Amino acid sequence: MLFARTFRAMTDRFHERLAGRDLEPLRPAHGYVFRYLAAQPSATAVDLAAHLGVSKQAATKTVAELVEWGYVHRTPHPTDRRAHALTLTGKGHAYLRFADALWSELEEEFAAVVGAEQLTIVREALETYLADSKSEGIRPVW
Amino acid sequence: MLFARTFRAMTDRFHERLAGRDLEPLRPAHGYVFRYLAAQPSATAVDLAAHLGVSKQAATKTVAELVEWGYVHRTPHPTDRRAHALTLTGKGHAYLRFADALWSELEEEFAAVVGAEQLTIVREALETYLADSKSEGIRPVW
DNA sequence: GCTACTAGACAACTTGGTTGACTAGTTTGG
DNA sequence: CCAAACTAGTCAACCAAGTTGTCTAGTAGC
Repeated sequence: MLFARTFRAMTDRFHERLAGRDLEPLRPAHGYVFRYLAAQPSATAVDLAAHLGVSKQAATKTVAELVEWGYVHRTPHPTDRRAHALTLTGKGHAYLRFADALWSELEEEFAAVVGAEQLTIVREALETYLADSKSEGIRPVW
Repeated sequence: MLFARTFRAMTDRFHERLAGRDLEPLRPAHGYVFRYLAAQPSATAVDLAAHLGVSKQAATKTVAELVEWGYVHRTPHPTDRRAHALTLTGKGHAYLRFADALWSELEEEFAAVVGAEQLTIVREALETYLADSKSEGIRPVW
């Protein structure tokens, strides 16, 4: 499948460049966690699980890793004493900025190879298709 | 990532429809095995492993499953007595035809949503990009 | 305020891979 | 022509990333 291979090719490039600079073995799944936590102020592990389309246990495990590495901080939840509010640390935000820069670099390379107008059409087409699809979860479950 | 989500959305649809009709729990990875075996007459497990970008043990395991289900047949290799030549059975070919029909159905739906000319542009753009990328393996390794 | 629900922790298990060691057959260079 | 190096496939131990199931403590709806 063309989309699978393209996804693979892009993430391969991404991690190739990431490997040079960063320390912890951040995996693609982590990227979605960062983005979600940046967007949702006091998200909990259960919220995250729903967003990622995995069990709450799996989400908790991933969060624990990111906390250990210093990307994420767990604070008492403002209104629910069972829960923890998850937020990005400074390191977490820094990583996100770096990743964004890297993705736009890759996108520029894509544009350089296939043409800028084509990239625009590709993006619009995929967004249209996805809007029509309402697929669960984010990760390409294999 | 747009490509990951599109891939996910399409394979979700694919398996939704597959689930209705078929018996064995064929996973997306199997599709690539079928396609490879159909194209490469007396492929071995090691050939397949290289094609898929996994270890030979993993490839062997997958093949064993498909043999058990009657999709693949192992015959003595014509020139190398250590190896087995892998070929699709009638059932294997039948599945492949069915899967092809299903994919073109999905492609038509894609075209119906985003437009036929857009689909053509998307396909060409991704092929151009991939030709420029020489990424290892096929599966979106997560 | 009792009842039903929910966030998160802990544990056992499953899946789809991995690496390592080995056997039997193949290829190559002197 | 044969010994050394290599390769296909098997077996076994292990690992990573998920799963389900059960439990406790806290929350929310009448």
